[in-house]
Amino acid sequence: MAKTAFQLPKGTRDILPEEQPYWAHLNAVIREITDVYQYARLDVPVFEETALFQRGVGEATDIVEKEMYTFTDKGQNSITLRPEFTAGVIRSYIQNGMSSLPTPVKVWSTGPVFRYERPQSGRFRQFHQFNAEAIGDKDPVLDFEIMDMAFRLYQRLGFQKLSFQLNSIGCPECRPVYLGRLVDYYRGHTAQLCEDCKKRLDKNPLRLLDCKQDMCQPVIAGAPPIVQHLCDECNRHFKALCLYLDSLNRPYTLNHRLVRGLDYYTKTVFEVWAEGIGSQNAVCGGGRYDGLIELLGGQPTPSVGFAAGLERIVMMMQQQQIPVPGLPGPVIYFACQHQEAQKQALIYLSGLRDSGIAGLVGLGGRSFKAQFREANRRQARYVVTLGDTELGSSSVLIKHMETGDQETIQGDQLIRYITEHGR
RNA sequence: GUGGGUAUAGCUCAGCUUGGUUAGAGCGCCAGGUUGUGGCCCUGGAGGUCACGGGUUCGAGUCCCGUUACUCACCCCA
Repeated sequence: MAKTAFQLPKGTRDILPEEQPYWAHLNAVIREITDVYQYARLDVPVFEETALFQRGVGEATDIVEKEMYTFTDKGQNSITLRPEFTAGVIRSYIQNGMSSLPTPVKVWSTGPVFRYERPQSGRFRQFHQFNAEAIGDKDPVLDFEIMDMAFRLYQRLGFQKLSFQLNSIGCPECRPVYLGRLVDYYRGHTAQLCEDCKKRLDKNPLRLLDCKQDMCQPVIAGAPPIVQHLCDECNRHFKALCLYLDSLNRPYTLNHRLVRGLDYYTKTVFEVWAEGIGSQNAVCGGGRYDGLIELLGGQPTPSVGFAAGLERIVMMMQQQQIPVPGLPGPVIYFACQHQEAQKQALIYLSGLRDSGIAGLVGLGGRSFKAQFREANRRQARYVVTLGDTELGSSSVLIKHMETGDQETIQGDQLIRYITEHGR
């Protein structure tokens, strides 16, 4: 029989104990932020019927065209692992009649999402997102709030070198008019375009603007900015959002090339870019999607939201050396001479654990020296030595590892001793 | 899907150019350095089909070919 060591699937990763403090801190900050902004947690399934994502994310997107984990289950249903949160959240909003809740409905989610891509630095096939949506109103105050929540998240984590990129891509009223002008402009420059852009011209002209090929840059530079072609409503909306951002001194960069990859966006789109975590620098993306809920079978309902990539945030935390609370070591470690001592240690430990005090017992066959070494490496605050001497007098010899002081006390005074001398 | 890079101990890597007896280091792990005690230091031990499969050669971790995996990047995104 061949010895095959199992390897984790491509694009997945283990989050090892040593990395967990970053995640614990990040999740604590997320909870704090969502609480402050009054967003309620909503958990949706990791998989949904395939058609939800096909329609909700958009047939023409890379996600739907080539990145979905889709399979047929035993009931012959086409199932897809969620490639993002929004479609599932909106499905839940409609299915659970949340339109009858006070408007707007503000919910957040977190968990793994899945995209079949070639992994690289900062990109995985299974990764985690923090997602928030404000559903039910078109007020630009909500656009601001969503961006502000992202801003505060990163600020609270202590990040430097972030930039907020902002654009408006209009609505079904004004975007077609703009796209007409954009296409007209591009028709005059087809000779200077890359192959992809020649296709985009017919298929998805908005994407012409975020092409990164060198040869296309001069053409993009001369293209008409969409923000100058917004309808009155979109223009007022965008101006109001900028006003709020300016008033609160939230830094942002207007980027008329930012168009985003998902089909459902209207008006506001934004991303947050980081430095120093590889070439995949988007740590957060979001915007408004006023047409999505109707598209998925609900009443016409405006909505705005964002998603942040947690792996990329953790990478930034490590790269920028953001301090995070570590895992606490045991308060007490019992170094035992023999099995009889171990038995007594288990009795003491049970009482300590009842009081919420963390402790460990040294395992058999090891010398006191070895047990002290382990206690030290595990950063135990106290070590109790249990041998014949202590067992004979119902006492314990307790040592404070930091100072090196040790004294003998009665066993039934352990909890009191620890309480008085600190954990 | 398309490119580049890398594969030797649990981890980080030497060794390859100039093939040659039992394949190394640091860290980590385990155990010791007499009488029941950590951190520093010293000693010892466990742990490797040198990614896999072919080829050249008297002889391959080392040279050649192929495969696979990992990784970075492109497209696109978190």
